[in-house]
Amino acid sequence: MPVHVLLEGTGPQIPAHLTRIPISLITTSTDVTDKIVKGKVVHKGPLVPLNNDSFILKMVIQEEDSMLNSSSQNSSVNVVLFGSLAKNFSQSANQGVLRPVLPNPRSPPANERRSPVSAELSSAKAPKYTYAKLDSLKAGSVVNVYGVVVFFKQPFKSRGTDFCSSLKITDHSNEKIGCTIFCEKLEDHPKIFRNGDIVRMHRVKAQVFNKSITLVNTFGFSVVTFDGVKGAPVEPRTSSRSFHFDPDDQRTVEELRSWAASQALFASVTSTVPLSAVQPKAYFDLTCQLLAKAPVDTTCTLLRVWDGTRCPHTLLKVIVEPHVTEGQLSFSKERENLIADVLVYDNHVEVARKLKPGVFLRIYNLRAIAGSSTVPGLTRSQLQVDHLAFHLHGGTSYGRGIGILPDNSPDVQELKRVIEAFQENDEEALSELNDSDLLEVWRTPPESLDGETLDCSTERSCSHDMQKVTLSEVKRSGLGRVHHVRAQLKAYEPHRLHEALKLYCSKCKSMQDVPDDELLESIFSEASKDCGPCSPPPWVLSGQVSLPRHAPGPSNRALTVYLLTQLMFEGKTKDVILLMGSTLEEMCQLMASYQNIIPVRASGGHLSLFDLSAPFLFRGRKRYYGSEITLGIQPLQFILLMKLELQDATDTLDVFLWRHAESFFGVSAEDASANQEAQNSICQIMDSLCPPGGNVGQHPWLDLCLMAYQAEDDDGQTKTCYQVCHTTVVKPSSE
DNA sequence: GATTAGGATTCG
Repeated sequence: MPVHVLLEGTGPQIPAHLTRIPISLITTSTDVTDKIVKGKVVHKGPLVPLNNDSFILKMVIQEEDSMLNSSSQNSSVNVVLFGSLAKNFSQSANQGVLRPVLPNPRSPPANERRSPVSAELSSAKAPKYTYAKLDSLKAGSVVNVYGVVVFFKQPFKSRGTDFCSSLKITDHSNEKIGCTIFCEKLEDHPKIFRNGDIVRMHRVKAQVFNKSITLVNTFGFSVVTFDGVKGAPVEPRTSSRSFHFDPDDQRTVEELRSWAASQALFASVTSTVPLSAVQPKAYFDLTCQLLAKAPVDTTCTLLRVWDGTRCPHTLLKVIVEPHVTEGQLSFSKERENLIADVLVYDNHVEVARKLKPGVFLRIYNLRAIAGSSTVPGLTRSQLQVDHLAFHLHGGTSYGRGIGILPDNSPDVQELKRVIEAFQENDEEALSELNDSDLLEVWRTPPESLDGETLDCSTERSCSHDMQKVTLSEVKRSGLGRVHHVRAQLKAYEPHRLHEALKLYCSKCKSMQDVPDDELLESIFSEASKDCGPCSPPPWVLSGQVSLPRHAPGPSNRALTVYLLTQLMFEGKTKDVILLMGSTLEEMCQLMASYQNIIPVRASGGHLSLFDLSAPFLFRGRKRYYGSEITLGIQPLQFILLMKLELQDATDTLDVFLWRHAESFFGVSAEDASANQEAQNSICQIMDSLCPPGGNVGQHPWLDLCLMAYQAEDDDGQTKTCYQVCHTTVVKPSSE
């Protein structure tokens, strides 16, 4: 291949099929087939002879256009030349010479692989776009424009056939021009995420409306959007497969950024606020992740979202039917405290319908409203006065709407960091558990499960950037805490869900089994012997209740109860009772009439709690266990714990699922302890991931994130254990 | 080569 030195305006023609791309857009994944770059040789290395009579030479070329400004962009690229090309280059080129770099002749033909972004032909003959200043628009003309966004609405459905985007832009002329974009496809609309973003529009028509010029898209319309932050990478946001971008564009974007930064363009618009800084009554934009959603009625949908920060105000919680919820049904208490229930109305319901849990959103012009709102659906307590509710009212005023943020946006990257930090901290609470407990024998033989068939798989939700490895590589790698694997589930233990449920004490880091009803019955029976006369403390009043008529049992006997004096005065006689001398069954019957029941017995003439091997509190179907600490009871937490045997082509590996079990199944352990629907959900998932009696080779493949850690077994031997983390079961969509 | 909308909160 000959080397030609180009002098400006002369020299050999660049072949027409070659396209120039800016150096800043080159990444290791860029398809450089038929692409050229143009730049000055800023470094020319020596011609280095290789031992096979060949040569090698390194140089650095820099795009001249970008040398004019102080951009932080990569405008230079290292180039290694081989063989005669290196030799010819060494002889004919000098440092400081502008030259084209021709593509690698061994690259595959252009039609074999297409990069998602390829630039339009940008040789000397290509049409050069000209951009109209916003103060020079003439009615009826079709122009190309650049502008800084000072107002925008997310695309909304028009009454016609298209979605409509409404925006206002400005430029150095300070003229503010409204733009209306009609496109049938959402992806063709400008990808604007915040005021200050920079748009470049081709083929928009200037028209007069209300004595002002507005711009409307016309045939051949295209738009590219850039982040407006000074110094940020100039990355075009567009769904166009082909678009023009040259160093002039780069410069225009950077000039507009600098100019906008010096202007007070958007002093009055709503700004992005984290949940931790939300003020009641305020309108704000919320950048968040969608965790779950559920329709409330035809005009309202609940979006359960979080941004990893804690709102200082108590958040209103909306109850919806579990079977209409999409996404995780319940969360750990710590996570629940960070979740905002957002009610979206009217036109936003349709947009919300298309959102998938896990997606990152910006909700524009959200309203925080304090007070005992009468929200649709039931609230979790009758007393949610001053709890903060979030409403996205109907309409599109003030840009009200929901926008999906792409995973690579800087805002999402930041959000992921905050969320991961929370999850790591959440793990800390459980991390000091005595690991020998985990290694205890799993006694239960497998049993077959009935249930609907689902086709589940799993996906990672972590943001670790790493290659997948095989199970044998995981076993061999002594170092490194996190591994990504793809494997099948060969077996798991225990098969009985109630054996996977454990009680965990965050104070003493111990784990224990959940007592079964047989054990509880014997505890109640034993305690009922201690129900003789006792002198109750002054804060309770004693009384008697009869069991419901239809109740089976020896007779309709009356049971001794104690009511809290304070609650009596407040008329809340059904909120909580202390119950003495009942059987477990009788107590369960009384649950129909009382929200909370605390079983008590008479011990030495005094009212006392049961032994803490029984629940200290019954609430509906939920039972609360505790352990004794110096000044009272430390509540125990339900956790889920399973051992999974993974298999791939190279090996098998035992891993635990517990710290991330709740997000894995999309069910909280507490719900799994009491809620049949939650229990069914877990059983169906396990049945799908590891069908009983099936051939392991036909089990679904699972993408998993594994964390390795050291644990001591009973003999004090250190061994490496693995846990599934940051992994979620994917169920087939019900749509 | 038609039509849509044409910024401008607040029912829930």
